[in-house]
Amino acid sequence: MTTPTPPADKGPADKAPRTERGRRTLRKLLDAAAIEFGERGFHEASITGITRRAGTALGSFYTYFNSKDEIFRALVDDLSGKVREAARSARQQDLPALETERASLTGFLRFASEHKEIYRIIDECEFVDPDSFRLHYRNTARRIHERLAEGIRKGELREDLGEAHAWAIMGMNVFLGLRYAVWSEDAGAEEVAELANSILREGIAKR
Amino acid sequence: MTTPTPPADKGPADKAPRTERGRRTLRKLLDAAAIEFGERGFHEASITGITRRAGTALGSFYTYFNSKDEIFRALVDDLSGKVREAARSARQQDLPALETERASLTGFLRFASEHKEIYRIIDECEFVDPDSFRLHYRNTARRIHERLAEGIRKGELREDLGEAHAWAIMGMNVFLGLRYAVWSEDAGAEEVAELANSILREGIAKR
Amino acid sequence: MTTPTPPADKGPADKAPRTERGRRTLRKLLDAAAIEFGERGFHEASITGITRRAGTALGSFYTYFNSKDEIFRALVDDLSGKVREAARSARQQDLPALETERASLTGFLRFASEHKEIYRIIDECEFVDPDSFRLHYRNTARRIHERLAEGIRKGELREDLGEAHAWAIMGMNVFLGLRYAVWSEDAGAEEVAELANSILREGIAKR
Amino acid sequence: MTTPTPPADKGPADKAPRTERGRRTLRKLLDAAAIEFGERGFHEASITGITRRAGTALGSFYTYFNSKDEIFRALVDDLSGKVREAARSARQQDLPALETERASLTGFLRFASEHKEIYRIIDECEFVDPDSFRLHYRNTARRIHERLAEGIRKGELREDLGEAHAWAIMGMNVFLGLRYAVWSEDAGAEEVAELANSILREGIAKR
DNA sequence: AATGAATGAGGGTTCATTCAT
DNA sequence: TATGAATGAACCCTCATTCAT
Repeated sequence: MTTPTPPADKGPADKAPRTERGRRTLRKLLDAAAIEFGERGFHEASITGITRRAGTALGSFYTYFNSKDEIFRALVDDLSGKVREAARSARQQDLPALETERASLTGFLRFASEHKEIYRIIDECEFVDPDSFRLHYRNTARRIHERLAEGIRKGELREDLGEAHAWAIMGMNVFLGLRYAVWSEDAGAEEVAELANSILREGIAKR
Repeated sequence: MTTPTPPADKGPADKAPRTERGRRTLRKLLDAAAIEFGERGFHEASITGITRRAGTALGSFYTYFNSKDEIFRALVDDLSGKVREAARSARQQDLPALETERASLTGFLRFASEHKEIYRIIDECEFVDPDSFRLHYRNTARRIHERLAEGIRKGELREDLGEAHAWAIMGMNVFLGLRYAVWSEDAGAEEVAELANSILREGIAKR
Repeated sequence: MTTPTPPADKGPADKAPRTERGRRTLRKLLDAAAIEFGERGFHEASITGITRRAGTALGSFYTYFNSKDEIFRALVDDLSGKVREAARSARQQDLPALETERASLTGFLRFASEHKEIYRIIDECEFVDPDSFRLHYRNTARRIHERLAEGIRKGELREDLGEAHAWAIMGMNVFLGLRYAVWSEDAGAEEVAELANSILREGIAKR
Repeated sequence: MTTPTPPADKGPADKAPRTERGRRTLRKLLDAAAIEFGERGFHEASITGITRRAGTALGSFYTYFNSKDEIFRALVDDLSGKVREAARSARQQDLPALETERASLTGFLRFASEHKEIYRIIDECEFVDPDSFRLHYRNTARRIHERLAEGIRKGELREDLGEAHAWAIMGMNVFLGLRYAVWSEDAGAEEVAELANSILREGIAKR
């Protein structure tokens, strides 16, 4: 997660850096791009803005990326992977199914608090590279779905849960993250996660 | 909802049409803009594209709108209102709280199936006019929150439900709409709504 | 020959001017382009240079042409037609075959004297649009070939003349034009044409 | 003709290679440049393309040449000399004047068949280094002119032949080479040369 | 009101050349 | 000598907006 994501190795020009200095420059560009795209959005962002933030010359950008689109896609990949990692590393082995969901959401909320740009970047992906956009959410839903299936196998969850329930849970998580991690200063990750977890445990009806 | 939404009356120039002919041109422009923005997104869309679809001259656009942003905002207003209407008109008076939620979601899913462009337009709003974007979701969450409060008052819902639960429900609804109304051909609005409703009724744990 | 050559009417955007003012601007751009390309060559020429010479705004260029390539091709077409016209209009009906060649060359040399840019533009065409380049010379050779065939039919020329002889004659004409019409100030079109004609009449051997 | 053509020794930096290894690199660069310029033309060609073909690092280029122009000029020099050599070596001592011309053309056609890039490179020279371009053709015409003068001295050619006749002959040769050596696969050098020679012997009129 | 030509700021991209290692 | 990263000027093209008719 800390190694720079290089552009795809295939293609006419291999832009992978060959020296340590090159690796540093590539990393500076990716970090600067995350800020630039996050603050201004894809279309308002400019290569000039990226290189200015990175402290490199304009031309250096094209030493490592072939186009504005390419670095954007690289960034989405990067972030998509980081989100997955954040949720995964917050979980522990052999937790009950519902606790696994709670831990995943907590991890995600914490990550979103520290990477508020992620929403803007992934959302704008819908317009820049729709395939990556769909892929990101399909993969996220798939992972939730797999966890639900595991919970069913262990006899902890309703047996009729399917892909759609995974999408519903993902939607809850994403919007809670938007509202309480990105649009709010105070994190309160645990409280928000508990609240969502209570819905999953018992619904919203009075008992 | 079928009368053309005129631009705000304030500002340097009042652009409200004064003749019947003018009203027709304004309506043509708004309809064309919905298609253009829906298909290409805000930044890829062009004024030329709008006027070409509307069958008017480029210059005529500025007879009715002061800028590309302005017509976009007018459109978001229009659609935001239509979404609210779609959910509201699907409900009936004096339904139990959980049935009210089910009906709202069904109405929303049906609307989204027929207006697939709505996601693109409202999502892109985040980049074009963030205030409208936040306003749209805050208002939607507020309406859900009000319904939850009513359910609590009637003794049907858990008493600890608050704004955050409203956001969680909205997230579920939005993502189910994206996945099953916009990205799928078959509607199945009732089935999807029932599935979401079952989570609200009893959660996902095995009983 | 005096009406502006509009870009091809087909294609996504029809750029033909619809008003008289537009027609004047298109003509100004074509004339300016002939000078700019003639003086600087295709690659050194800039759209900015063309519009500056034409006295229009940069953007106006793209009102009438889709690209630098397109106006270049339009210009080559224009010039190719003008060359043909210059040679044709210098001839008269029912001249003996050799006199027809002499008159064609005279007309060509006079034209080249007044349009010295033509060599640079057509030569550079080899690199910008090779197809047009070949077409220009193939067509020119074909016309010479047809005249030779006519001379044979009239019993005035050797019966073994073919396409290759047409290319040889074209080569003579082109290089004499380069040397004595473009690289020299004094025209002397008749003298040069007579000298070339003497080769065609009797060869270069002593009799 | 096989020793690398070093850049002019004058100038700020003397770039002549000092080691055997350096000499090999210089030769690789020149050969690569001939291919790159021939295939892509001067402006489309890139230093990167040259060094990639040569298998050297980009920076090594500037160890041997000061600029893109310089290597291009070196190449034109090289090719101009090769053309001269090809025509000269095809001739023999004490041939009749007309046979000398025939042999020169045959040699040139054969050379052009094997070095089709020569036309592109020399033609583009008009735009890159007009002086070299003019020099090349002036020198070629001068050599033909000298041969004509020798033919006159020997009493074999018309006494009024001058520089212009040399240009006419050069034009024939160049265009026949373009059409039948570069644009055709089959050489047929002798046939083409005979056909041109027949024009020089007797013209094109019927006898 | 309608038309469509005119305007020009702005940004992505290329690539010859320089430089540090 | 060789390497390849760094530099930045230059240029094509887009398109929202203005303007003259």
